[in-house]
Amino acid sequence: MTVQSGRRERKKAATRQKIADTALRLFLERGYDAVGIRDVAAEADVAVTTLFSHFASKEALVFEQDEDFEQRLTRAVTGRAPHEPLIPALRREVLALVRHCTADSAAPVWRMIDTSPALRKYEESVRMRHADALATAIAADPGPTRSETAARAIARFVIDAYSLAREAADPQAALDEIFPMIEAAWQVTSPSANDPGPATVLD
Amino acid sequence: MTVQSGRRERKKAATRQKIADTALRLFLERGYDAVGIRDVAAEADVAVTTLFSHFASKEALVFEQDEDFEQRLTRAVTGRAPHEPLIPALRREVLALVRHCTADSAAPVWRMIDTSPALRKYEESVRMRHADALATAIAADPGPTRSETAARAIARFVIDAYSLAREAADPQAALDEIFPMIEAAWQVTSPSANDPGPATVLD
DNA sequence: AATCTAACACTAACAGTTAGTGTTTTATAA
DNA sequence: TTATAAAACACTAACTGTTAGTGTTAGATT
Repeated sequence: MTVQSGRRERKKAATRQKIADTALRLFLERGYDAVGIRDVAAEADVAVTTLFSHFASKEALVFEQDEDFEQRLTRAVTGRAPHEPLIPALRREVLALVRHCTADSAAPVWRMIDTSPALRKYEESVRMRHADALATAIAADPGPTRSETAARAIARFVIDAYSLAREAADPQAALDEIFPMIEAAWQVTSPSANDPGPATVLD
Repeated sequence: MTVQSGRRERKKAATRQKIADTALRLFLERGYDAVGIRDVAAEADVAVTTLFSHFASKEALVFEQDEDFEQRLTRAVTGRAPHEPLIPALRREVLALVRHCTADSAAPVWRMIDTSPALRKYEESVRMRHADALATAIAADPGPTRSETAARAIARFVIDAYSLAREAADPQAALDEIFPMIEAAWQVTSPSANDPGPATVLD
């Protein structure tokens, strides 16, 4: 099994992209519920089974790039500058992600998501996956070690911040309010939390 | 339209309960995925459409009492003793709820939920509803007023605590770790948070 | 050139869910 | 009591997302 020489992979990626593009276009034109899987498959000129070999579900057609999202989050932790504090790094990345979602170009898609119960539900499960991945990254972070429970809790809080900010009228203001809360929660898990001296802000 | 004199309501509740009991029994006997809606309806001796007039979905059959859950949470806020601090009251209730879920009698049901993707996903959306209800209760709480954003964030954190504790090997220990984090996050939203003096613990 | 594999296609079906329609039961008004 | 309205229930038939089973084709490997 050597490396694939490309054409096959390119064709596969092209088919996948064509399906995703077609789906999104139809969903935005006629509404998510009004478009059936068979419509998407026909318009993309593939069989229904082919569609499902590229996407696990109808909802997954809309969240095509959620792996990017997850990678950006975990890399904000694992790839940050040495000794850079964790929470501010996450804050920066979450802000960037929220800006990305609330940009004008993405607005119609998110309006569609917010008005479809099926899509909202699906997004919640996607967020859970992201929270788990983030928790793993945080737990593996060097420096003063916190418990796994603390890591998982902070990861959820960060995902909550993203979710609340995305829905807020003023995302930046929401983050400005929530992230100090997260910072305080994080400080309290510090190994030196029992130290009566001034709180350390080193991470 | 006067008050219903009972018989009709009792019959309706009985039908609903019979459906729920039958469903849970079959699910536990044969596995959630192996039991179809038509099986449940037949065994409960009702029509499929009747089943769906009592429950919105197959998953809802399993989360029959989720409104109780929501009420207990919101009442832990709205019905607590005057001047009782918010977070400890929530901690007590969450601990009771987690104990309830992890009790031996409920264990098989939760094992079923944890192993079925469809049920896990559904539970996530139920938790979101609970978080929203809790946020409303917190926002309406008298005393030092916090912003709506802060209320929503704390509500999510509390639901996260419940969820993480329920899955943890030692639920009590998990709550002992997470609730101080929530308390710290809550303190930071206090109107006197900018006060350089000692932190108030009054609510 | 021979061959192996992965992507794709097609049919048919299954499972959850709903629309449409009609029947029975219950509560209340006359 | 009887008449009437409303709610619960039943039945059929369909729609929609999803999958199993089975080939077929195009690309990669030898």
